[in-house]
Amino acid sequence: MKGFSVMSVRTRFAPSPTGYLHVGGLRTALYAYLFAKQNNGTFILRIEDTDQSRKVEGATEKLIEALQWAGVDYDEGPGKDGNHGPYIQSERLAIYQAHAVRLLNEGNAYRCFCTAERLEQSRTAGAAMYDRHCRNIPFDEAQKRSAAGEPNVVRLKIPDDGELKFHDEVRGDVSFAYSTIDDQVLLKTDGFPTYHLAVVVDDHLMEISHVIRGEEWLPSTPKHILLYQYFGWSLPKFAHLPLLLNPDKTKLSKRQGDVAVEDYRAKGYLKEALVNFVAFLGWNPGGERELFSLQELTKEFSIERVGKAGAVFNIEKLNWMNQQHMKLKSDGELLPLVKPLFADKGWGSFSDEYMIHVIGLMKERVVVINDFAGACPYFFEEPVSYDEAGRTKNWKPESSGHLLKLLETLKTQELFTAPAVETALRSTAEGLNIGAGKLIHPLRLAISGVSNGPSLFHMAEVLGKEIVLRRISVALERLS
RNA sequence: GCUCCCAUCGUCUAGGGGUUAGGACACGAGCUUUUCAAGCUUGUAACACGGGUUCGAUUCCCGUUGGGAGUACCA
Repeated sequence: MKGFSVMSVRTRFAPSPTGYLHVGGLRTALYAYLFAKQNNGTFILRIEDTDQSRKVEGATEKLIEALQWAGVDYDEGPGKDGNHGPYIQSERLAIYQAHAVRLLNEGNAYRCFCTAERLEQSRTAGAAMYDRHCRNIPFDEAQKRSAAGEPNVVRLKIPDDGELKFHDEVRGDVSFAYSTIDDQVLLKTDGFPTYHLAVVVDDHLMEISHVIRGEEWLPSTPKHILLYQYFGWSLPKFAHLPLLLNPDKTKLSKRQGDVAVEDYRAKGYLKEALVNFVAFLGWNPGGERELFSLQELTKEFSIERVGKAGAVFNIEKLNWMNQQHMKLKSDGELLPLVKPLFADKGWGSFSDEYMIHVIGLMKERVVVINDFAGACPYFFEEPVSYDEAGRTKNWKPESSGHLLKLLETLKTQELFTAPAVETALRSTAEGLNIGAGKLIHPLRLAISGVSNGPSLFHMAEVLGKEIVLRRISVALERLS
């Protein structure tokens, strides 16, 4: 056996490859990552693909990609060997089988020959647990039947009475009576292990020091601990995280909204925001600050401050947080994220500099990255129509005359910066003896086609003199 | 059903034997403003209930209720 270096922290994220990364999974992975990183430890990714019937093509790759997108990088795992591999359970079958045999030989497990039908029957008859029908088959007989090819599973022998107590890092002391624990299947007929065998064997072999996982695993933890005891292995620390919840308080699931981190990414959420948000579901550093980078979270995180109650995944707050993180980024940093969106709209030929200006004017007005594309087409295309409501409200009979006058003034304007346009407009308004608003609103409508948006004068500067003048003329024709 | 877990504003949460129970999102009002946002100020809003323990419980204990998870040859 390998020397167990008790001091070094090794955590893992052990998802089953279902095809996408669940946001709850992201949170679990994140906590395990943060905890490892802040302790100079190692964060491991292990793929739990022991259910052949649920195989999904390309799922592992998608999982890894989503994790890496979020910045939760693993130190050991598929493609990153750390001398504890392989990190994909379907490649470790022989290991589990050997351990199952050891359990069998030492009398801590037994072969069960019950058919699925029989099990089904006893269940419909009301049995909550396996009736231990095969538990007393003599070892030799069982071996013989198995060797003869009779299909069987290996089941864990749960002690007849007593209870199992353990300490959970977030929940404190928890105990279960053995009488309420099932003789869990450890090795299936197909030779694959169940989660319960695989997780214990791997966590031990991979020298995991802290098992950080969702609360749904709390009820099966006693089985795992029993396994550690049967094998004579020392226990890792357990930390069961509160669940992420739907608005109706049930376990967060598809069907009640987006659940895959890929979905949020595709919708234009920043990874910084998603990570920050998800980190605060079930944990917080205690102060009043809420905006943290991954690095800052690494510094602040602590298992002691993880809460016990489930947390509703609240999109409204995520939206706000996304906006905040967007404001934290420079316009140039946002460019690579926004540019493809603009390109999709057919605006790819505009310069980076131009796009950066647009981003600067728009970023406080959008919630997610994807909003950029729809929020301000007028920076890239001529307005084809004019917002009806804005038109009735702001385009009065006298507006044409006013705008015409403004057009004349702007034509003579050499410097077309925001302040220059503003002074030109205000002095025109003064000359006309009207309030600036009488010019501002029609001008906005004329050059953008809509009645809301960024600072009019900055918008004019970014669009440039030529386009502004042309749009005024066109609008004059169309709106008069 | 059984087992386990949980319980502060609608939501995320801070706090903790004596507090005006704090912050954030959302919502309302106001300010700012050329609009929309953003920002600022401000308002509404919570300790599930019942027993203890205590001089004093929202806080500690017990119970009730409520919610959740687990209960597969799935993870």
